[in-house]
Amino acid sequence: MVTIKQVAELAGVSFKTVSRVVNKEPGVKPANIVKVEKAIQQLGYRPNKAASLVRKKQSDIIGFISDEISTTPASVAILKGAQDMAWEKGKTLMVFNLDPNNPDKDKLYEECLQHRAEGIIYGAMYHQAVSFSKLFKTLPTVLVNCISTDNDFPAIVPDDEQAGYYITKQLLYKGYRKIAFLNLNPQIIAAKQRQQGYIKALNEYGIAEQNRHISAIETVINGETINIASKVAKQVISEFKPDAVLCGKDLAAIKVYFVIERLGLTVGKDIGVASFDNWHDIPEILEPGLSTMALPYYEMGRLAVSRLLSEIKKPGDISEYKMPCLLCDRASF
Amino acid sequence: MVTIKQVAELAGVSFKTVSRVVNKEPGVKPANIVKVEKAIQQLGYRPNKAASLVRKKQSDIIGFISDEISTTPASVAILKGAQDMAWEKGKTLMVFNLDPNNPDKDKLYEECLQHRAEGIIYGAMYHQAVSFSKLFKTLPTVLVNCISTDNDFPAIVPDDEQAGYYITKQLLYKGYRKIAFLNLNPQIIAAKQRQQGYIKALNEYGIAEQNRHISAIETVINGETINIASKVAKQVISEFKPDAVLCGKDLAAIKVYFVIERLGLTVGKDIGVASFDNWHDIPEILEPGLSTMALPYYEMGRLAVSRLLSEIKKPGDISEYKMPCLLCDRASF
DNA sequence: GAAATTTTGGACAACGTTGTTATATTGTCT
DNA sequence: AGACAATATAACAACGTTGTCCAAAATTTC
Repeated sequence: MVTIKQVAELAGVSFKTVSRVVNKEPGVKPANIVKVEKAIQQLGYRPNKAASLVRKKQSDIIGFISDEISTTPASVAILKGAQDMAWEKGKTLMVFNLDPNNPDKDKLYEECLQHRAEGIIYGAMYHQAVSFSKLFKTLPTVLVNCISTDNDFPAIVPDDEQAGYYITKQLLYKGYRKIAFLNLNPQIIAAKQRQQGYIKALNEYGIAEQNRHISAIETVINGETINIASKVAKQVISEFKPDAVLCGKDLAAIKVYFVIERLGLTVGKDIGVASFDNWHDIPEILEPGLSTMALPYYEMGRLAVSRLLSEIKKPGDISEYKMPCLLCDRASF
Repeated sequence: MVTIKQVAELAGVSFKTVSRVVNKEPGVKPANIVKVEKAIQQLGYRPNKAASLVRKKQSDIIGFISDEISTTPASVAILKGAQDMAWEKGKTLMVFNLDPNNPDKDKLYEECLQHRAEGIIYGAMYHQAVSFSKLFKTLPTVLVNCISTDNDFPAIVPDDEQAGYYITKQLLYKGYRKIAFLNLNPQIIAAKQRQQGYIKALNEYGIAEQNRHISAIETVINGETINIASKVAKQVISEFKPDAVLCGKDLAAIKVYFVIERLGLTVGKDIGVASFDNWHDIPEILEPGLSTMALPYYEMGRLAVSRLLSEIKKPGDISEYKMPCLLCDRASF
């Protein structure tokens, strides 16, 4: 690769002058700037970031550690948001995925340290509590879509309670009075919080106990999550006879659509359907389009980076930021 | 950050000795190895990769440039495969996504050059032809899920013709004789090649012209792709009356399922359905499970890295590698 | 016990940058 | 024209590491 000295030689100046031109420092006369720029062009010179890091002790690198990025599109949006914001701030993201068979967070953290990352973003594929070794205290660190079991890191999570509350309120507002909630595995944070929001909204409208229903569409057997949405939906719809169904995720809503159709009913007319995720193309593919609470992953990713950067400047804020969710209103209720 | 010299001081040896221990070079007596390792532990020393790169002129970094990673889960699997293989080979992936509003490949390439990446992988979100500036000739480069318009780069793409051929053959083998192909936008490479495979299989079975049908489920208006799968499916199924439908993608198959159900028919019994993608959880969520040709994205990502590494060692192989696709057999035909 | 050989350690240069400081060049004002 | 400031350039050290080479120490051989 061509170095700064070769450029200097071709341009007929000292290599320090070239450095000044490259870094847009003042104090180089215009004629020399032109000469240097021509030489850079001609030789195809690019500054060596590693060398610059060694000297400046500033890497402009942010480490992004993710658990299982490929399993769900969620983390992809987080990553994209983080990458965009990083780019805007002149930083580069170095992305590492945990190996699901051998999830060693510390090993990836070490890698980031060796690259002299200035901070770390840890992203999870679903809203959960994660425990971290004390190694994670080495650099400023921000969690996205998860919280620390010890609550000792700044975190950015979706406001699942608000989401549950808001969409239930919307259903009630539109006149539905018997809303069944087919929730995710009740162990996970998102499920618990959404349920609270659901209940809060029902309480505000004074919905009677016999017009409420919550059941889980997932059960955990031997650590594996089993999806039983179809069976549960069939049963709940025919027995509880709701006028609307609130699903824990869009992928389950697909099943609910099928169940409703097979019962000879029409979604959005005979029975309302609502959901959480806004999972890629799914809500738009369904007919009628699925109204669903969008989880603001992209924005969370962006916020993670900007928050990390302020954490680097001025550490100490370990609060949990709850990102509000937005309703994507279509025609299913 | 703690440096090699601080470690040396604490261990009571010269800093070169520490370097030898860190790099597992021979010629350090066991007692000193222990002393050095203890000092490293105690101070939390990590070698500075940037400094090492400056000296060794080897970055162990591979640049990964992707167009629009977030739009489709496809590229995520490619990325994951690439990352896994890179990790196995002791390399680090530096990931960059094109900004869809301002897709400047060269700018990202420059970034990789500045980090002294040893090679570049360019991944596309769907099988297509892409044109590259001559800047891309700077480093060894491998394309994934796309080819160069000038055919001047090694590329790894799915074997869409084989996929179309294989799944059609399977349908025929199971007794279907009137297979409608609801293909993607016929402009794109995948659609063209799958169609060739479809036709080749039908020819082998001597299927008559009136028992063949191809139509597009996508149309392009002003550069925007419009999905018209539902309308087309309804029309084709009621008029052409196929005994099986081959869909261009799983997301369209969902629509086809609904159309079939609404006509009072049952998928897998009255009419077979097959598709392409094996798009995340979709095929399993459908009932019956959707039999679909899996696009081997993860494997393509892995191969991209290993091929790039051999390209770095011995350049010159610009052939196009067609990755065979596998049928994920479920119950829809 | 001395010489020859092997093992181990350390001094120094180098990698491609940037920061600091001294020097050379230019311009301005008396 | 000369003094002085301002500006532009150059020389050199430093960043944290690895490669080279030679010296010192330890070990083996005679």
